[in-house]
Amino acid sequence: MVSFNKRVGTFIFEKSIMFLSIFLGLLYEKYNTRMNNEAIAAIFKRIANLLEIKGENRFKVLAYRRAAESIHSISTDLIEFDEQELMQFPAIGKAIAGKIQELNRTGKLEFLEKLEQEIPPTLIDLLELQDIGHKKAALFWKEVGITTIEELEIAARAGRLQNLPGMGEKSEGRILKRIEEKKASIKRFPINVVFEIAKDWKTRLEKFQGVHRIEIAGSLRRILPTIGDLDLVGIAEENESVMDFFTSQREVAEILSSGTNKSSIMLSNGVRIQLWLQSKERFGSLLQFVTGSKAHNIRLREFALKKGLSLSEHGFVTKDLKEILCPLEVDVYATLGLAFIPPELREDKGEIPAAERQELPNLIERSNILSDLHIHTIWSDGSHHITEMALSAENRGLEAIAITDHTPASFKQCNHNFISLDSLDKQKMEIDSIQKSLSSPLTILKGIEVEILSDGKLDFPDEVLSELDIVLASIHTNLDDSKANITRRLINAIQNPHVDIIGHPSGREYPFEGIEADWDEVFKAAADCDTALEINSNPLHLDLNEQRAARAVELGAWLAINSDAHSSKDLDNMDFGIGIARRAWLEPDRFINTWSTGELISWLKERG
DNA sequence: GCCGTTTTCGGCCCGACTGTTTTCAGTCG
Repeated sequence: MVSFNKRVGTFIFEKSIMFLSIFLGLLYEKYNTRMNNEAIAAIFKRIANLLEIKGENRFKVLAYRRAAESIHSISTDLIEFDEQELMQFPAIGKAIAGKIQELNRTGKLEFLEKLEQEIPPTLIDLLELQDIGHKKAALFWKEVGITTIEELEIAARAGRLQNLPGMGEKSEGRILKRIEEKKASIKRFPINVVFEIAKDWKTRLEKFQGVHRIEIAGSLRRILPTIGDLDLVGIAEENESVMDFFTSQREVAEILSSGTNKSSIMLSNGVRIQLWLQSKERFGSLLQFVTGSKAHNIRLREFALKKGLSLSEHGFVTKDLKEILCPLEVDVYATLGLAFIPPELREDKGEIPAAERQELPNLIERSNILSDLHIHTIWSDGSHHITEMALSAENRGLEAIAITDHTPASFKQCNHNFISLDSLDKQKMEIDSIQKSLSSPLTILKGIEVEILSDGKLDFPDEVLSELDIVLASIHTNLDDSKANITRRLINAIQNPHVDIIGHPSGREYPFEGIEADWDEVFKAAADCDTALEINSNPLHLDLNEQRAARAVELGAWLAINSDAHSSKDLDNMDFGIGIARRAWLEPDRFINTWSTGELISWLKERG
């Protein structure tokens, strides 16, 4: 009997493996018919890491890294371009263009395959540990034969690392600590999580005696969708006491470093905070430096060198060693003859040459936004009544809002509450009554967030949609549909004359990065049909992302930035969406919710 | 390997902090 059970068990195991293989094969076919830009960028990043461990010329490493970053920010599929066209993109020269073409042609790269035979690719994982760079990784591999994090842990526990050159007991202990942290930690956090922590620490530090100023810098100031570290910069009378206060707060799990100018802590929830202090007359340089990005700072310093100036977080130094101090951030750019570059643009994507030509875009701002066209209430899964949402919108200076609750189909997969077809008339009556009772000129539009079904049809019939002021159509269900089907579903919705906006088009919900579609086709259809596409400001969505938003506008589509608020506080999420639009270099004129209510309503009516 | 207001070769950002050293290399931002 035991033997029979064992045989049955083995049989089931073997069959499971067989089906798993078939499944993985199908997955591969479904998603890997050709290389997307993200995959190509990852390959060049991988090459950079391997070359660095190998000890290759650091500028060659930098070239691959810059190419990876450049490719990451390109929204059009690279497969569309020939070698000459590829070389027009920044950081892509003849060699890398050739490699991109080989990847597109064969799905493989001989150069990488050879490199991976020389250097164990699992060494790259070691670089993800804080405090381990390429030199240490190479040392552990060459001297101890370590190729994985697991082997590193075993060696550290056995004390086999502390006698290596440059290593000691402390470094060995630190490595074990970093391995433990990696096992437990989430590396990046959604922007809103870090934003709340930042506000709290800013207030706390500003109240401390002798602190004159604390500002949020780093990737949070540049409005990246996810944040690794929180950077704070400040001015204080006496740095040491502030740093002591900073590193001795009760949530501090570990002091990563502590100095008079810079300290770094890890909170018990895994968030790392760095505090930088500087004198008042040098504060502008520090704020500029800590805001980053790294790539922007390197470019800016190279630009400064060409003008005979060495730039650091302390200010400028001329060739004859005279200092130029910058109390304000704007002074840094002005000294170089540049227009002030808003933080969201500082990614080394051409912002420095544009600032030199005084041709930076006139970026969209909060004050341009007059309406919020995606709001939920207790009629579906929101937590506040229509009245509460209307009053909160009024307090924020909005001129119009759209109430857009979920339809039943989204409930099936997402467990949302929903508004039924029968309830829709009751909701309309409630809106009419609230509208009459409002003392301000706020307009409440009757809307819906209608689900785009698997076959591309909508969850409510056309005659129902035609009687609403505004219709937002979104995908929440069957997100694992094929790329071709997703594209078809989105375009079907776009072409429906009653649909005004496509909500969070890619279905991104952190950490899920969203569905694949033929975005150029989707954007062209949206432009043809005058259907707007949303930049959803919910910090877990932030969808469209910056690359796609920029591409959609390039292809002529209208956009709308909406909060997707499920509570009155969520209306403030709008700032995150505006940040994404600014990161995409977008100006107010392509956003339908910068229009006056009158203009908006006539646009909606014209569309039917 | 890329790039050009020093343009087809020679240069490619700069400083704080740590842990190891005994003046500095490695890592990070």
